[in-house]
Amino acid sequence: MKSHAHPHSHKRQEMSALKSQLRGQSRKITGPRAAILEILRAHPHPLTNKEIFSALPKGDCDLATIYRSIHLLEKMGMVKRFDFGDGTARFELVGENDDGHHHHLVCTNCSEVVEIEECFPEKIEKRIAAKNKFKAVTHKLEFFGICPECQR
Amino acid sequence: MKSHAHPHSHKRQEMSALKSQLRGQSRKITGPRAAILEILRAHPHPLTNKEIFSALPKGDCDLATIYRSIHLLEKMGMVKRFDFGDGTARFELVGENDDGHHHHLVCTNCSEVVEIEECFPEKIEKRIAAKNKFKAVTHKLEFFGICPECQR
DNA sequence: CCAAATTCTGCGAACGATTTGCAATGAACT
DNA sequence: AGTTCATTGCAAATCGTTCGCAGAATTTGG
Repeated sequence: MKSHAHPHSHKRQEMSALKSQLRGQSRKITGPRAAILEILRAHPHPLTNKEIFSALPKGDCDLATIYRSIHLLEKMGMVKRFDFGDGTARFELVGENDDGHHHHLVCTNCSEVVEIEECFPEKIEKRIAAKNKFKAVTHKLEFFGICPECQR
Repeated sequence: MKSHAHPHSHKRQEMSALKSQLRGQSRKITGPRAAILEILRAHPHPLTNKEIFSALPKGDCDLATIYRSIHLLEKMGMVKRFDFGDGTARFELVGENDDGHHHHLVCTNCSEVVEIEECFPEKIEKRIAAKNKFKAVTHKLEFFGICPECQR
């Protein structure tokens, strides 16, 4: 994953990555943008915009700004969008040397989320792409079930 | 609304399935419900509620009724919901001896949809469930790419 | 360090999808 | 046919998300 040389290096890396990427697009480094990254870093789980909003110091930033910032960060590849099928988008911070592609196992009862390492076999995906003559094929995959807690 | 008779038609099967399932729940067989099944049968593709609505003879049925009927049919297992990540639910008729579980390959450019036979390996899914002590694990899986037409 | 040039933000309105309250309508059973 | 209870139509309400715009903030050039 990331370097663990310094305790606070994650934040530092994200910040500099943010800065350099923003600079390259004549975008500005603002409080809200940094704050959102901060929240995402502190919560290694997919968060909704509203959750980010309420995690932020109260009057710090408008909900609309979060939507806009998240879009920007997503476009810059620093944040990845996930869809658990409940009509609300969730976002996770993408690691420095990571494309953010992974999946989750979600409890349909209490919404607990576990990150999953397994992925759809690349071999089969390639076969699907070839068979249908599609290019640039990716996938979205999420698992749902009942978590240990909710089984009792 | 109803029309020609086909000796071994799916339509008939769906209708009787609808009737028996509805009866068991003191639900009623109504025009809208039959009509929606009709539309779904005629279009072997995931349809949005709005698409079903416009496929229906103009004043035949309210959009809200479609939402309600689709919910019912989904709960009865006769219709399956799919999510292509564009914020609009799509629905497909489930075959008589079929649980409706399958996946799609969607063109991110023109929205063409191809049905996919491949599924996430059951073995791995079971392993994921066991490892995390989850029960009743399923998955949602959709593929996205650029279709042959849109590659030119 | 200042001022101009642009990008951002807050706020409220607008939107699209979906849901809901309620009175009127329509199936099903006797 | 009449009663009962589910269902429908219609409009209004919700929810997540986007947009327009004027003012605020950041970056750049001097």
